Amino acid sequence: MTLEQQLSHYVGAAVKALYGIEADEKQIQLQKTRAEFEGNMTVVVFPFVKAARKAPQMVAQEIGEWLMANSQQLIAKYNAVQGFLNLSIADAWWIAQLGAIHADPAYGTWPANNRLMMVEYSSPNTNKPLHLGHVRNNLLGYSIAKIQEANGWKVVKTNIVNDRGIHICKSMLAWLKFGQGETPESSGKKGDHLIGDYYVRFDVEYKAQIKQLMAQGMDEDTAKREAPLMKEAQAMLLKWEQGDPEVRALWEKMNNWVYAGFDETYRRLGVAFDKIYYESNTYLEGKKEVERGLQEGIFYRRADNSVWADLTGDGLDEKLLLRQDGTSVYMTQDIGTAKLRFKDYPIDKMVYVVGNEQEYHFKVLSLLLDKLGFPFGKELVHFSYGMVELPNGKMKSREGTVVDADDLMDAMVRDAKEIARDKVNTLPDITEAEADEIARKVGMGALKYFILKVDPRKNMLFNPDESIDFNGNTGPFIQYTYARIQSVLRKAGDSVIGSRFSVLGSGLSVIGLEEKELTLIQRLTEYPAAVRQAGEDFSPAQIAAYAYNVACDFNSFYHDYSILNEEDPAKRSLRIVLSDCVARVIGSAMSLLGIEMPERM
RNA sequence: GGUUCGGUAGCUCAGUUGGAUAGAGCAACAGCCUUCUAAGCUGUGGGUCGCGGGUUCGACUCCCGCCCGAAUCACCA
Repeated sequence: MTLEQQLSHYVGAAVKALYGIEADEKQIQLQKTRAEFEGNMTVVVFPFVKAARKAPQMVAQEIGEWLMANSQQLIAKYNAVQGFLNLSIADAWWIAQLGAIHADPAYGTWPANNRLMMVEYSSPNTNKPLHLGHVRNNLLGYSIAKIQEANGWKVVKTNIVNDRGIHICKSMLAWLKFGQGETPESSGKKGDHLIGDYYVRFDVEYKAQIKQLMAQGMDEDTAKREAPLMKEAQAMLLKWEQGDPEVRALWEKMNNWVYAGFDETYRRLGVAFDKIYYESNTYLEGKKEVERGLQEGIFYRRADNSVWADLTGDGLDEKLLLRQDGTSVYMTQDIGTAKLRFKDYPIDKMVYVVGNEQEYHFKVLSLLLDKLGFPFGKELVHFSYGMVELPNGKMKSREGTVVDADDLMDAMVRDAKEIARDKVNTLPDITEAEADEIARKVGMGALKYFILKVDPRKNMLFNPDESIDFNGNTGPFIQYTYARIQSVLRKAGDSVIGSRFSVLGSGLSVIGLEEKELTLIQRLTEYPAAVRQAGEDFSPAQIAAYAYNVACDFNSFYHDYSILNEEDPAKRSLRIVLSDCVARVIGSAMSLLGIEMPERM
């Protein structure tokens, strides 16, 4: 039973005994005591003052007295300030909690709920490399998967690769025309960057053609349509759909270059997938579903042969599902992908990690799946996150105002190495390889924490001119706290094992806790609830905030008290155990964010 | 114009279902390493919580109106 549940029970009994109130859960308001007051937990007594017909201060006093007499020593002290009853929980209770935490190797994770959640994230186009926007998506998706696993879900991480369409043809065409057979090997470029360069090249050449046509007196819209490059790209797309062997072979070759590049970026980001879907495989399935819907009268065909869904009854518009020429659109593909997924897995909950610019799309998708008879349709979750903005606005691939994912990671690790130079070199027996590994973990930790600490729903700002911090509320600050603890534990050696029994097995009540020890233990007891709340809210930011608070509490404790040099062996042991638990909770929380911990730094 | 989401310190961000004097970090300034890692700790200054009403013991939080910003309302994805 949690502390809140126990206290809630006692407070309920108190107001019943004192005032004859049958208090429900809403009325019994418990909160953590604010730092400026003495105590650990606070009861807000305002809800009872009316029925008690006494001043808030008096009510708080009376409940406090009653709890002292009837709480089986759980509550050691109390003080009443206006309508707030501050309770001090007995040291023995906290020490018992610490013992339980220390004994639980899976502390903070919840038991399996035997339900399966599929989390889709990343979802790249294969015509350009990943940028900072994708980085936010990948980090959020991966972290959410980890958080839901910690909440007892079986999670399947999935990726839908948009590997077909006109945008891919543009890169292919530009490469054919201007590439002169360039390959990742011949140029030394990563495959995704190589393809991205040709996507940009297409746009440059295309714009030049438009300009030329307009100079000849053509209006802009016509020029855009009639430019030879665009016509060629469309012809190529048609050939692709018809299965033309040459186009298909080129397509496969170039996509494989991109995949090799993506794999490297994913590996460096530390994200992974259990199952990858490709739109080239799912769009036909989507067309089949639309045809079925058409036959069953769920959708309708217009005179021009295009197929539509009428969602006006649901407060939305009419939505195109198949073009006049029978080709599919984004929505069609998503229907097909959903169908295949539910064929492949017994999914209880489907989560799409996709930017908030697509909220309308997922509203529509949810309705369409529901109309097509998929039971999961109505309950799909669009985990909608905000954009990453630069000081001068949104990132735009074609305008070159993007922060490239690979470049950014390089810069972060380089900065970490630079900052650590004087520091890490002083570590005993440090090797160049270990120093590099520390720089990698710290640089990536700074980047990941920087992104994940922000509420996912909000747009966030990234200023390329200001390097991401390594001090303060950052990933490295938390990693540093962890590394410090590991250093202490290494020096403590085997005494950790022995001490566990000497402190926690006997004489629980003889040790009085110092204030900052208690604060830390209380913080640790909040971890499971933090994991649960973060799961319910789909919020890695809450985990980040929790980990930061633990680290702050520990650093303050570490500064004020000695651990290994403490003379009282019981206290020394308790502090070692406490430090060990802090490190484990920090490590666990940060792993939910996909952030690795260095053993030294 | 309709819908959705935002607006909190100079900057970047927190702020559980309404609770005590609204918090961190960065930046600025002032201290703390003969003691377990100073990527740390302590302190100072910095606020009309966009504006105006309302609900009540109590509002950054809930309701209404307005202002500002973003996204979206495609035979793009």
